[in-house]
Amino acid sequence: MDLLVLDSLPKPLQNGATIQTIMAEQILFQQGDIASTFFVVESGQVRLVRYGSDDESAILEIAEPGQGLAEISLFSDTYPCTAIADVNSRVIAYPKLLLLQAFHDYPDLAESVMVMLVQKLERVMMRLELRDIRSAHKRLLRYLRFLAQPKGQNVIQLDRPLKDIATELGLAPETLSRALTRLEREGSISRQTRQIILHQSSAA
Amino acid sequence: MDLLVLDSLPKPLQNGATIQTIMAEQILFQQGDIASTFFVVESGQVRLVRYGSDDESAILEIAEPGQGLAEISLFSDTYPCTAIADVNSRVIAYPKLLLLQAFHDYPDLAESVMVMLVQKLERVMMRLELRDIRSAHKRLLRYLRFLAQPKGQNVIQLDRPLKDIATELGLAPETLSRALTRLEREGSISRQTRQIILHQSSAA
DNA sequence: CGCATAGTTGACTACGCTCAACCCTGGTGG
DNA sequence: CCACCAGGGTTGAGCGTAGTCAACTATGCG
Repeated sequence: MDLLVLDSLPKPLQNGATIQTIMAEQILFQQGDIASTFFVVESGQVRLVRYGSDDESAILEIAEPGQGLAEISLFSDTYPCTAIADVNSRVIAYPKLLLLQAFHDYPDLAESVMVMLVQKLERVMMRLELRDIRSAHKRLLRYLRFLAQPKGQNVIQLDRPLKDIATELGLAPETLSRALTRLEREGSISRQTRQIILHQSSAA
Repeated sequence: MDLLVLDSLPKPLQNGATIQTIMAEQILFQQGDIASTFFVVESGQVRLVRYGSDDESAILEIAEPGQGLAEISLFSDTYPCTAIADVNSRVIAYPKLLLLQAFHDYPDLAESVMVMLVQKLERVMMRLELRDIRSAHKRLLRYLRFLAQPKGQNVIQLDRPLKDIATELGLAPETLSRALTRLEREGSISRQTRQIILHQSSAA
């Protein structure tokens, strides 16, 4: 992406920003901590978890390379959630105050961050829109269309386990599996192993 | 809010920005239109609708005063959805290019917009988090806690019909009603007409 | 050659949706 | 002032569909 690449940063920020490596299951920051640093995933995968009052917990997001972590913390005193590495990962750490200051001096940087925010917003709204679709197979179909859209292609390569996709869609893995077979049976898609071909849209 | 108040805008933007009044059910912009203007709701209520390929439609959001409309359009060529007024409303219209330009010259403005984006992101992520809670009464309870949080109070005044809240929660009105009575029966809340008192948290 | 994990299939359960009737409030007009 | 009406809200009955638990298969890795 065009975002926050270390080399292209203004000097003062470059000096302040550091790269941290974190091991799988290691905690990067914890819900309630003072938010003095803003992180962007450089490689690996970090999950954000929120712990509720009564022992409940919710996975807010799985952040992949290029994604920021808890952007709310940019304008909030404390982190609203806990960040835990899923696998060994690397993150870029920006001192928050330095970053906010840099927005004033380097408008392009501010714009980069705005683009990042808007993209994340778009992604989250997509997920929210999907959740409004109750039936599993229709939800899945819409999701596949979303995936196909940017590429303009109707062949989709799934890079991650179906299990993960299921949780992103808010479905049980079994349900996702059945939804896939159903779409296949109805002729909306074909698939082999991890590749899905999207047929022309016809009402499900 | 501290956002984009007309009077406090830098001069060039003030000259370019205008206020538009729109009647109920009037369309402000349409999905696919060239996105040359960015709108912020000044008064009233505007809903954003996305139309899918097969006659399906989804309400993405109900924007209230202070909220921006389809911020994705800031960095996108076309609007990804249609904006329709729910009631007679007023919106502030910013020429997009002028606004983007102003970000470079007026860092505080850029920061205001970033705050707006982050707030919207927060709100959308809250809704998304809620959707991960399957059982209606637990979802409702979490929602009420969210509402109570900022005020620090545990008395909640519902300003809009339960029907609307139901759709925001992704529930049928009947289900919400039942969930309310259930929480009341279990002692988690008390309520009279449109006022809800949140009792101390105990696992549901 | 197993072992662990992902994926699939089956049977059962549970919970939210739908449809329908009913209550209750507020507003309007006779 | 009361009768009527409309809308939101509540309650009931039945259905559908996704979740859950379980067994089984397939795949990849040591």
